[in-house]
Amino acid sequence: MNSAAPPLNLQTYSAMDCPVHGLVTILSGPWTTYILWLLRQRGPMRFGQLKKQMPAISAKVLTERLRLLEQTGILDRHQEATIPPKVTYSLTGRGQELHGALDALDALALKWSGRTAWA
Amino acid sequence: MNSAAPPLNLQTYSAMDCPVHGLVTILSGPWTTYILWLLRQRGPMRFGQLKKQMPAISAKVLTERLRLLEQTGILDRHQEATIPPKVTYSLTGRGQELHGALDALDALALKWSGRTAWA
DNA sequence: GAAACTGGTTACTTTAAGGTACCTACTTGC
DNA sequence: GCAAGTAGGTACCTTAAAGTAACCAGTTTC
Repeated sequence: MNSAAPPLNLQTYSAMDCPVHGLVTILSGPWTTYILWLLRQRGPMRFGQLKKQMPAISAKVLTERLRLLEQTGILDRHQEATIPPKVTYSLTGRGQELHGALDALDALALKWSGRTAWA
Repeated sequence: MNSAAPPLNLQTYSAMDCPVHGLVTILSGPWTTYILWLLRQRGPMRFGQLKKQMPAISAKVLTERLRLLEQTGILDRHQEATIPPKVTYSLTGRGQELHGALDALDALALKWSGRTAWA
């Protein structure tokens, strides 16, 4: 993070001089932290399983979120060579690392909201 | 963070069941981490000073970001009873706490981007 | 031959967010 | 009397993001 003004749109996050902004921007996409939470709680999940947990999201947006997380190395996408296709998403090592930092934010969020820690 | 699906728009972050999502969503607004970084580096700043550091942002959006950060208790807004008005923004205790967690994300972002830590 | 399955893709429409230009308040200086 | 100062507010326009509906591939089942 330096004094250069950060770029404004999501597509340039990888080129910007402020890596934390890029990472935060990735994480803030609607549903992203929820996807990460689900995969942490339940382990690897298929596209359809994720979709069922989030009926209010369109398949198009879910695909975009998953692709972004895959491209940034936070999720792993594994497709079996079957018809119909069978794709499983799981957290990478980076995804696991990320949870340490997210837990810190989560702890602050919970502390500030006056809630007890979630089980 | 529980299994309930998080709401989608920024305005409901305070009501959602996933506090970390709300916090991350707040932080991801364009320029937000930059504002926080500026205030941390330089101490309290006036609206016009902030604006000068970010010529590409409109006064309208800067105002919205600052208001949001004030409403969530991350920034303090102090207005002197003068004409013309003189408003100074500064980090609250929460804002200071937040930087611990942001530093963890920053460290991950830098590690992943293969960059040396910023001075 | 049609339906179902899965994980998408795509063109078009709708909605949300941001930008722009103008405006506000009151005091001071000229 | 007008301009300047500061920190905004607001209506309207533009742009970006999301939603929708139809579609795709190939195999299996009936």
